[in-house]
Formats: sequence, C-alpha cells, structure tokens
Amino acid sequence: MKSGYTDQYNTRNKMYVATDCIVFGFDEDGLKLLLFKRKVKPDEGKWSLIGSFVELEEDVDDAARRVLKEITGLEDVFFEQSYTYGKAERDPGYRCISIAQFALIRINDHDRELVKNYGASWHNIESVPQLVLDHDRMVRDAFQKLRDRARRRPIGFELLPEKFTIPQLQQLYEAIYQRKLDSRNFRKKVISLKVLEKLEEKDKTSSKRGAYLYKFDHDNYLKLQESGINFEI
Amino acid sequence: MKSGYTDQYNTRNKMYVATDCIVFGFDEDGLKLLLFKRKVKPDEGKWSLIGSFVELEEDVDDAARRVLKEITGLEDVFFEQSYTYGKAERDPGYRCISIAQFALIRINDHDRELVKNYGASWHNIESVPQLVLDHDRMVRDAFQKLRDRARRRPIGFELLPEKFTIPQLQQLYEAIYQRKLDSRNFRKKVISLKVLEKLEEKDKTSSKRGAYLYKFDHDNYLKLQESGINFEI
DNA sequence: TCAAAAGTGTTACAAATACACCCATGT
DNA sequence: ACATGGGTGTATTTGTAACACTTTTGA
Repeated sequence: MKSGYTDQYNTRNKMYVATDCIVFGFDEDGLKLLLFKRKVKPDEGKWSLIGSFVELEEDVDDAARRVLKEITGLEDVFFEQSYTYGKAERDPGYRCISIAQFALIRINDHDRELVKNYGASWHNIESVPQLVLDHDRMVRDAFQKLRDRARRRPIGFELLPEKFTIPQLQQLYEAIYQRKLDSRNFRKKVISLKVLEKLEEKDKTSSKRGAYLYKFDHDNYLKLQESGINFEI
Repeated sequence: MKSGYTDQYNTRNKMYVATDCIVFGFDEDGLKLLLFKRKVKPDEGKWSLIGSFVELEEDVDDAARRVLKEITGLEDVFFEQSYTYGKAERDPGYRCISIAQFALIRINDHDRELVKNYGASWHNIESVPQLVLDHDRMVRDAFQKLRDRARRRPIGFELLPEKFTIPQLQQLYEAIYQRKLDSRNFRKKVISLKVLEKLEEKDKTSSKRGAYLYKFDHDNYLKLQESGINFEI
C-alpha cells in the first residue's frame, strides 16, 4: 500500500466497474470516432475513450446512456455491448473492469458545443491517435464488431440522416469495410433488401445531376435487424 | 438497509463482479449443459449456473478458469465471453455484475466424481430446468452465441474426442442448430474445409458396417478459426 | 462542351440445396 | 435375408463477382 494511504483511499483495494464508449459517428466526410483529451492526472493530455464508473445503483447500460447524453447531448442513442475487459492489471490506478460499448450516431445530430467543452473531438477512423490504457484494443475490437455486425444486420439507420442517397449509404459501408465497393452490385443488393423507400426529391449537394433521396422503411428495417442478413459485398 | 446490518455487511453497498459459466458438453447422447444445485440460501435447492465472484487481484478470465477447474477438474478449457449482465437489480442479494462466459468441453474428459460432489449435473440442452436469477437468459444468449459461432468458425475440436466419425460431427451440429441436416451435403461441406484427416480405423459402436474415424488437422483447424468460414448448412 | 457523379444490365462462376440409391455387416 | 446406419453423385437454383457505358447538369 502506498504510504500515507489508508485502506479507505487505496483505489486498488476495491472493485470498480466502468463503462467505456466507442462512439462511431458518420457525416459527409466519413466514419469517425469520438475521443476526448484527459484533463486530469494520470495521463493528462492523452487521448482516451469517453467513459465513466458505473454507479452503485445504476444499470451498466444506463451508465453508457448517461455518458453519451453528457457529452453529445443525445438521448436514445443506439449502442451495443462490445466486450468486457477484466484483466487485474489493465488499469494501474484502479482495480477496474470495463464494459466496452459501441455507439452509433449521426454526427450532425449531436451538440457541438457540448463536445467541445468536454475536450472531446472527432477523429477520422483512419487516423486514430494512440490512446490510454487498453483503449487502443477496445477500438480495434469494437471496429471489428461493427464490421461483423454490418455484415449480418443493416446499420445505416443509426448513422445516416433520415433522408440519404444510395451513394451516401455506399460511402458508409466503404468506410466500415475499409474498401471500395462496386456501385452496381451495391445498389442491386441494397434494393433487393426492400428496406429502402425511394423519394421524389434529389440531393444535389454532391453532384450536378443530383441523386435520389431514400429513407428507410422502418418496419422492414426492424424485421431485417431481427432476422439477419448476409451483407457480404 | 436491513436492520442489524452495518455498512460493512451490507452487500448492496459495494460493487461485486462475478463470472458465470455456461458449460456446454457433448457426448454420445448429445449436447448438454452443466448446472449445479445451490446448497445455500437464498434459492437453496434451485438450479444455477456455476460461477464465482472475481477476486480483487484476479483476471476475469482466470476466475472462469478457476471455477471450471474446481468443478470439472479440467484445465485448458476452451471458453469465450458471452455477455455482461449489469442491471442494478439483477441479483437481489448483491450489487453484482456478471460476466457470462461459455465453455465447451468433452463430457467424457471431465471428472465425474468432482462434478457429483459439487452437486452439479449434466442436463440435455432440450430440457434445461428453470434457473435462478437471470441465468435462464444467460443460457439462451450463450446458446445463440454458440450457434452464431458455429456458423462462422469450426467448433468440433473442443467438443469431440480426438477421433470421431463424420456422423458424430453431424450429430453435434444438429444439436447446436437444433435441426436435421442432410448427410450428403454435410459430408461434402466438412470435407471441403480440409480440416479432417481420415484414419484407417473404423468405429463400430453405432453401426454394423462401422464408420471411418477422423481427426482434426490442428494447423488447418486453427487457420480456419482465425480466418472464419461460412458454415451455413 | 466538359467535368463529375448518378444510374443501369449481362455474363460467368461459385456455392447452397434438393434429392435416392447402394454398401457393408452383425444378427 | 434383412435391418441398420454409412457412404456416394448429380442437377437446379441462388447468389456473388466482374465488368463499361450512358445520363444529367452546373460551371
């Protein structure tokens, strides 16, 4: 025990439970990760995932919701458990296990001010800085899980705006799979899933010709979520 | 707080971390689950998964290994995290989150005496009794995960004896998927994976003609584990 | 008129599915 | 000789992968 500390203050003398959120966001320039710059010792100034200890009377899921609300201003965020990190030595400061959860949000929906005030910022998924503790591994694992999930269930709904174009949806999948997809095969595949509803309007922000806007058919989307698909493309 | 208790004895005044093991076993009569009959209050006499609190200085994985060793006598058991259950009210006795892990073992390898002494026993996967707390859900979730896993990675290695027949392997998959498979297609598929090594010997315990024994090609099996497959059959 | 992104069809190949009979052997 | 489970092959369908040109329109 460190000298001067009594048991009461020894943070390794008790079990802590934390949750860390791997927040994936998508906007017009791609897939990003929300990180924050630690303001306190140890590791002050280093990048970290956003997270929190789970309170005694709080569900683990609620802790994730609380953190997401606090930092992005958003409620009803889609998130899913990724993995629980339980090595005794994973955090030198506390005996702390962490339940990692990944969240999917539309970057344009969140509260930019709030994020800024928390010292948080968005980082392109291709250029994530080194993170504290085992957070690098958490990001790798969660990204892998996101990829697996995208292959088996549709996921655009949580990341795209209400109305979106097929090229935008394709960009999302390209960012997740980290490779180029064939636009003809992609279009064929997503249309065959029968979850897209074509609108009359066009989006002209990224081409002169404009691309038709679509929205998800919520019912069919949910059915697909439950039944699963094989989105190997 | 219950009267007569001080803070020190109030088990809801501190965070506990437990691990519960969903132990799947396979033998000549099918896929089974290892359960144990609680010997202490509360819920004395009710069926439960095997589990333990995670010690302060112990990795979560090691806690699972410890429990499995204690109850089955086996070391080097294959196990994988399933899900972490973190509702504040999931256990009325303790504020306790539980990391569920599923394990796969060959029933004929384990220590029958030890299991018996612990009040544990094997239950056919089709007829699992009602369990304490949220253990029913843990079993459902883990079985679902096992099914998903079997579809993407080979799993026979952990559950079958060193030498086994193709009909036995098929029985395993039928027990996991809970449906009959076509023997011609099954055989075609597993042979195409190139992880089976055909032996000269035959097993005559279940037919007069006898079925050829096979063993897994360990290297190719591991490669398949890593690269993944689509075992949709 | 040209640059830039949107949209469209066909063919080849691979994999999954459905399906029925003969084989070997112990009793 | 017959009952029992083991073993084999083919045709069909389905899905994936590869591939190139025309359309629209603002600048």
